[in-house]
Amino acid sequence: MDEEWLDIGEVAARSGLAPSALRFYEKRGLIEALGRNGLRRTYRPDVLERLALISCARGAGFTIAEITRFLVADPDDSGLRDRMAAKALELDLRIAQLDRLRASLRHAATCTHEPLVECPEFKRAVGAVAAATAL
Amino acid sequence: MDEEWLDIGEVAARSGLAPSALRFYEKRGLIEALGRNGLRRTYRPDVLERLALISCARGAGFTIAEITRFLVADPDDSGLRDRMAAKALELDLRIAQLDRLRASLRHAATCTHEPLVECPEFKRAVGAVAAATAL
DNA sequence: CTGCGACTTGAAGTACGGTTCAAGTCAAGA
DNA sequence: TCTTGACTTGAACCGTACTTCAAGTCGCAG
Repeated sequence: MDEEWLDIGEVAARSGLAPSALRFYEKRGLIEALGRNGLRRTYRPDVLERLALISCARGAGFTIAEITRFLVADPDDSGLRDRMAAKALELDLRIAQLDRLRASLRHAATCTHEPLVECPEFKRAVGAVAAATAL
Repeated sequence: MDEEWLDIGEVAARSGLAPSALRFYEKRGLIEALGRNGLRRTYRPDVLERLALISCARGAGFTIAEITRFLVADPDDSGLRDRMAAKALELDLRIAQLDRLRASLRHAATCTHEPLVECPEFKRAVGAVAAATAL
């Protein structure tokens, strides 16, 4: 143990991803294998960090293609930081939107209007979310 | 004009949704037509409110099936508010996660590490997001 | 009354992000 | 040595959310 590589099964177990997902990511250029142990892919241990980054970005709504663009960027890709800054701005909007939606849900969860969809406060809140979405 | 119903084309134009999307929503039980004008569906004007609600929920990551469950609930469905409160809690987690991700992106956009993925601060931030995701 | 154009239908297609399948291969343990 | 079990492959399939297609139908302007 304590080898300088991890078997795909090991990576799958530690990352919580299925081997099929790892192969899928490889096909998409998100990760690459170090080599093979027989037929089995082996990975450098730091692939786990990369997978954490990928999962985190996926969870935030980035597509595989977007993540690939971030990860395979040339070190001298001056556009990378710009794209990240742009993504941060997108997140600002998204977070604000979710905040409003959460407020609507919280009101809905406690208000006593029947039916809920007729609650004026709820309708107002939904209207605010919708108006912001349209922009 | 000023009729008590809207043609599907009118609804599509005002809601920003394609007629095909409206038919799709109808099939899924999200909306229903008032009647027909010839072959064409007609809707009550308040369908626009409902569509705003749907778009807003979709934007927040709710699936069609989830939205249906909220919209077709019996007025006396005591579980509705509970589900909404649960969704609000889900949103809490999601928002917190996006906040962390945004912080990572903001750091990334301004830090000068090359390559970025090796930046210790960035790695730390990604690790924090990943740790939170795992929960 | 005729033609245009926007709708109608069900079925098939698209994009995304994978999973599942059948058949085969390999390393390691008994 | 032989079996076992986890991997290998490409291809097919899945669910979500729609769009597009072909063929048909209708209201309305001219």
